[in-house]
Amino acid sequence: MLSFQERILQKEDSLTASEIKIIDQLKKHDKPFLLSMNELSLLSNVSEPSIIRLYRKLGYTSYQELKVTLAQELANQHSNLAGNETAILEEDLADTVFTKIGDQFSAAMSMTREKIVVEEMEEAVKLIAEAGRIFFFGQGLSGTIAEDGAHKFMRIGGTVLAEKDPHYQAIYASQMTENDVVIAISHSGETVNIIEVVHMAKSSGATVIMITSNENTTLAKMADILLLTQAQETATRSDAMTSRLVQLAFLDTLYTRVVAVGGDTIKKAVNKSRLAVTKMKK
Amino acid sequence: MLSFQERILQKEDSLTASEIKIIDQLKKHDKPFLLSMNELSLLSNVSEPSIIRLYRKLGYTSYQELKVTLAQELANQHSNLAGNETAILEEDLADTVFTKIGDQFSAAMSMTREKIVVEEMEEAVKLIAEAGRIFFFGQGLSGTIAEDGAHKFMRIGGTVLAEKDPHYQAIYASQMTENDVVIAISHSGETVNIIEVVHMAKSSGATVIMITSNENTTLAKMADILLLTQAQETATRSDAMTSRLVQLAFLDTLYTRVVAVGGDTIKKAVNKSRLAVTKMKK
DNA sequence: TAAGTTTGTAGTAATAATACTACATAAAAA
DNA sequence: TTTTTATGTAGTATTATTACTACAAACTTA
Repeated sequence: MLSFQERILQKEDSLTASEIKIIDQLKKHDKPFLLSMNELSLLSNVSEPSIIRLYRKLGYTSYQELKVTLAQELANQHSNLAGNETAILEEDLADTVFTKIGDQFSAAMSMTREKIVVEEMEEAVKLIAEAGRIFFFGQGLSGTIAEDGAHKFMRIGGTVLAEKDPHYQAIYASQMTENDVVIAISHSGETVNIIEVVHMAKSSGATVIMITSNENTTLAKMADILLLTQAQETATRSDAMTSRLVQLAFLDTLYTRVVAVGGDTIKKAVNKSRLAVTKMKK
Repeated sequence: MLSFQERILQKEDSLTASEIKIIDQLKKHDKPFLLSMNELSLLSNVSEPSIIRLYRKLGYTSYQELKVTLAQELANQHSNLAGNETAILEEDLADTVFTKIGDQFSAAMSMTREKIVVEEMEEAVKLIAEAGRIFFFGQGLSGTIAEDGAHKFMRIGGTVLAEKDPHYQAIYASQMTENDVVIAISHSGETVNIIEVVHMAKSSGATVIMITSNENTTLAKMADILLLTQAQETATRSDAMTSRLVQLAFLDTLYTRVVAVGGDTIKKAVNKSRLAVTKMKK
């Protein structure tokens, strides 16, 4: 079943002025499914027959059908709010900024979610669960994400390491084996040092899981498994911030899955770590 | 205007069997506003007059009014999804886990947002913008958040430092002045080392901005400014992961605001940093 | 059992919503 | 200018929806 938006795109070229008016109203209205044809015609300054002509053109057999479809889609769309409306302005106070950051993140999550290939992610999970050693590589802000990842995965008990220094990264990479997994993080996908290190790691036989925000980049292409974050650029706030949150969500997802599919060994290790941390806090 | 739920609670005691059936159907249905009286009566195995009797009892003057109210409320409810429905299950595959993590984060953001006192956050912004030095203190996972914060704030040009080691933290704390700001991060609010260090920092005259998830804790009470994250505990996934994302959003918010209110000096510094990073990537 | 309450049936009125048509007019393209 | 296209008006048929009523049946409770 085609969505309202898709149907419009399909007929985009043949849409007439009043049809566009109707569509605008439907999009603008926050509860379009409650509108009767009459109300809609008044709102859009258009005659009722024009509405009928439109929904027929779009392939609906009745006005009801259009409304039901719309209600359906609104329920889903609600989560991925439009990016433009959530642009952060200089005059926004902290609470507004905070809300908008949340909205932008939600939008980015939806966009990213759409591109996820489950099989690939589950393959990554399997690789990590069975890996000899796990290395997290990143630089700058991506370096802190790498550390965050390492922190989490340390709990499953294997050898887990985060390294931000390119020289050390290189040393590790040169000594890897087929059992090792590298989780490399680079927002741009073109971080020179990481490219080099990933290259070395692959030469050593290690598998590379790449987390990045840009698809057509050197690093994205080198990846054995690619986890791609999507985000909408906004004027005031670099999308890097949003992407970083999505990247963390990726790591959380991987971790959650590794624990879920992991055998008793992993589950016991996680419990032990939990106890250890609790003890420290006391 | 009373909500549907409130109206029901009000009349709870006088509701009859068939009225309860109707309410159940309305609640169960995901698009109740699309139901006609006839459809609803069939679904709930109840006569149409019973429906009329019900909406009158609840104080609506027409069936339409009930539907509009319901549509309104559903639209709102949708954003703050119930925590239970988004619980991550062991059998959920990666894409589902990812989506649920996003939902949990959104819910946590809404809950946190509700408790934000703008004035306090803006006060924090002012303190940071005018601070002599800024110290980010955290341990474990909170340590990586501290580093993340430092990374961002380094760009505004002042002296910014993240420290995860308690001993170094202590040394810094002992040498602080009234111009210094500590941003301390502790999920639990009871991290022993951080308590000590915050204590020392306060003795030295520094201002302490505390980011934590638990309100009635030692650290929350010691804070000059408290930024409290809210999250719903779920069975499978520790709320720590969600809180951490919210904490990052807090830091993003502070940073965005500091740049916004900051004078030319800060803006120039941010631009310089941006150039520096771009250069490195090439 | 008797009184009261709840609910359904059935019939109906009033209205609103949808769908359709034919024609007229306005605007745009040839 | 002519033709085509887009749109609106007006009138109307059809159906769906809402709203109401009175009465009967079923069920509860005293």
